[in-house]
Amino acid sequence: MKIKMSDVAKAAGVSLATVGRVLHNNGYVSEAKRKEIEQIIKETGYIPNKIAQGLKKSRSKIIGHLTLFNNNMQFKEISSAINMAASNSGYHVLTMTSHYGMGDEEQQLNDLIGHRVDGIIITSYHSISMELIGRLIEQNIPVVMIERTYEIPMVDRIVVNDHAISLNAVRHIVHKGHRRIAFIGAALEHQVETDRFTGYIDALNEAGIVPHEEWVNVMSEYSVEEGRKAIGILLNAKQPPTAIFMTSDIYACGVMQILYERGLRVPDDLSLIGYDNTLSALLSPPITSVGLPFKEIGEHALDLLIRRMNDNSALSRTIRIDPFLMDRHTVRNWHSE
Amino acid sequence: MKIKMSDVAKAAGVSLATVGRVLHNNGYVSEAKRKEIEQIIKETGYIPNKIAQGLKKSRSKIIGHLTLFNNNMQFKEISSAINMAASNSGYHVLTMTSHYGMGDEEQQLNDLIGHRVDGIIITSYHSISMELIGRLIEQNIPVVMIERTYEIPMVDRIVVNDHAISLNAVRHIVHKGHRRIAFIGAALEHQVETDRFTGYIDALNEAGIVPHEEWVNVMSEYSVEEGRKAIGILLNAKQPPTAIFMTSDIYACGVMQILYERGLRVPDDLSLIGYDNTLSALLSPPITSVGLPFKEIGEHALDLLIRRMNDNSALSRTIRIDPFLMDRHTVRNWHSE
DNA sequence: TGTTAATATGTTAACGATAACATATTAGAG
DNA sequence: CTCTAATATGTTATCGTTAACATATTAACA
Repeated sequence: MKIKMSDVAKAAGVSLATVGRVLHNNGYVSEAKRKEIEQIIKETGYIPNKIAQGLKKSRSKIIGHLTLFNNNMQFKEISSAINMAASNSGYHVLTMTSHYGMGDEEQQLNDLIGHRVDGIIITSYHSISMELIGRLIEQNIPVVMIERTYEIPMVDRIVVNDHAISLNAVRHIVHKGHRRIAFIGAALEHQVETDRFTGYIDALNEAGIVPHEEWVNVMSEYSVEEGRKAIGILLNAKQPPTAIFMTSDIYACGVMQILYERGLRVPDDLSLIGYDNTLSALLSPPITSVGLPFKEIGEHALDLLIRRMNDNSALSRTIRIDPFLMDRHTVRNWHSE
Repeated sequence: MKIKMSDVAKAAGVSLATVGRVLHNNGYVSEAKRKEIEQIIKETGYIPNKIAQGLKKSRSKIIGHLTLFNNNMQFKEISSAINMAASNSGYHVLTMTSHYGMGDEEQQLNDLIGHRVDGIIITSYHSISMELIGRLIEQNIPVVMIERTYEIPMVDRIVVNDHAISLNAVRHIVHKGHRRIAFIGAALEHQVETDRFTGYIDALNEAGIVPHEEWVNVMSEYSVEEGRKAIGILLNAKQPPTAIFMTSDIYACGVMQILYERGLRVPDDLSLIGYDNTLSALLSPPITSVGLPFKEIGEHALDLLIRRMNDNSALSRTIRIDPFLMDRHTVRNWHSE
């Protein structure tokens, strides 16, 4: 039912090799036969079987992407950027979404190995053991990690400068005169979160502000609900903050709901900065948020992967990505009383 | 570098067939050898090569999903539901995202055929020609279409009852006493949109309301910007509406921004119902929206696909999905003056 | 103690494409 | 008009796994 090379060869009265030469545009083929074979390929709609090619050439033209399931849109954006970049390079992506703390990553990596993916991109994984990564390296599978700060031999990485932009974002708040600045983040034991948090802390220190414990809210997950919970706590604090820096736009959604319910306005009553710049543009008002160049991240990830496929050197490359502050003026000037 | 069956066989001092019997748990194998082989498989971390299996068995264990790139979160949710369902059935998904009107679907389907996917799920496609679908059928590739209302032989489908729920949603508005009810939708020539629109029209007719042309806004795409544009037009109408029914939550985001800017409240000054129930819960206030059972849709799609793999009958099955109204009380009672 | 049935294991031809290695045929140089 | 090189085409082993088809050994029953 499905046309194969031998069908084309038979129809053209030539051997497999000649069809192959036409297909790959190499070797000698007479103009007449080339034309005829091309014609037959078109008529029959022959499409090369990538599975057979994969077996012969040990290249599946599929890459794996291991990512995290949660409400932080950042992960979905990165995923779609990778898909985009891959298809521009003739690859396709098998995306595996694992759930934090469920330990399903091992099975998913095994599935990817089973499918003999040509490489694996791992977004934001803390909980993948070195042993697991080691297994990939042993099998000569190129690995690129996104948002992994420490170096692993033979593993390339894309490091997002979360610390620097967080520092700048909070500095931005400080420069507007705020002194009571809160933080809302997630309790992932992950570099993404720790860098954002230390950026916040460093900006406060720099300004001679002693970080107040009741301003720091580390929530159990990314969700609107947790955002609501956090702002509830903050508004009831002895010293309520005048500005909040959040590590995900999803928190901002919850925060703004409570503000809305209480009739408080942004930034008049409270200044806000979100993170990932995905939902922030949808809110009323749209809020200032840290933007990540997703497209660039996806392209670099793919580029690193392909480079490593061709040259599996011991040194590991690092691409540093600088986020930007998408200013939507939701940090007001604050004149300290 | 990568362990294969023959390595396991050699290590165990047996033939390929015996290893195969252990792997597939069939045929006779002595208890001692079985134990030994299992041990070796574990030690060496042997993972069967799905590419070779695929070639031999003509089953790749990969399914394709063709979907649409836009801001309507509905498509992303369906996509992730399909991924979920697939992985529960031992399949993996190659997702192809095409851009409306770009005509890239043909290439993407060809890519999926090239990878010899075991089936294809097509979400929300108007612009795929019957000829293209026919090519898939000819090649014996099971196809399931989501949100395709007309029947195609050998193609199963999942039909979301957009018309009925839209009718109900607008009835809900009518029952609250509203007479001036606006519509915001997208100009996709697609069933999803036409059903939602006719549901709106039918509810108005039913209530003896003559649909006012200036209440109907058909926008060029799903976006916040188009939502803002639409509400701008509606607020300036001679007869501004008292309620709006929108075919996507993304429009609600834009609408609410303008309301916020003008100091108008929901539902006090304007009643709203969104669609897809993705962003509606994030807004301030969270708004009533038509909810789709994404998980169910994904599971049914996969179920249909797998059934057709096993029994390629001529009749095409149809699963009807009923959306629900997620009431968040953003339609107020309206007492006509 | 044969004879059959059950148990245990091995051999090999596919699956579809590729590419290394033939083998022709023709053309141009000397 | 040879002879080599360029041109044109064909044959076949291989990738890793499967499963149909051997073949061997043991057990059980008459």
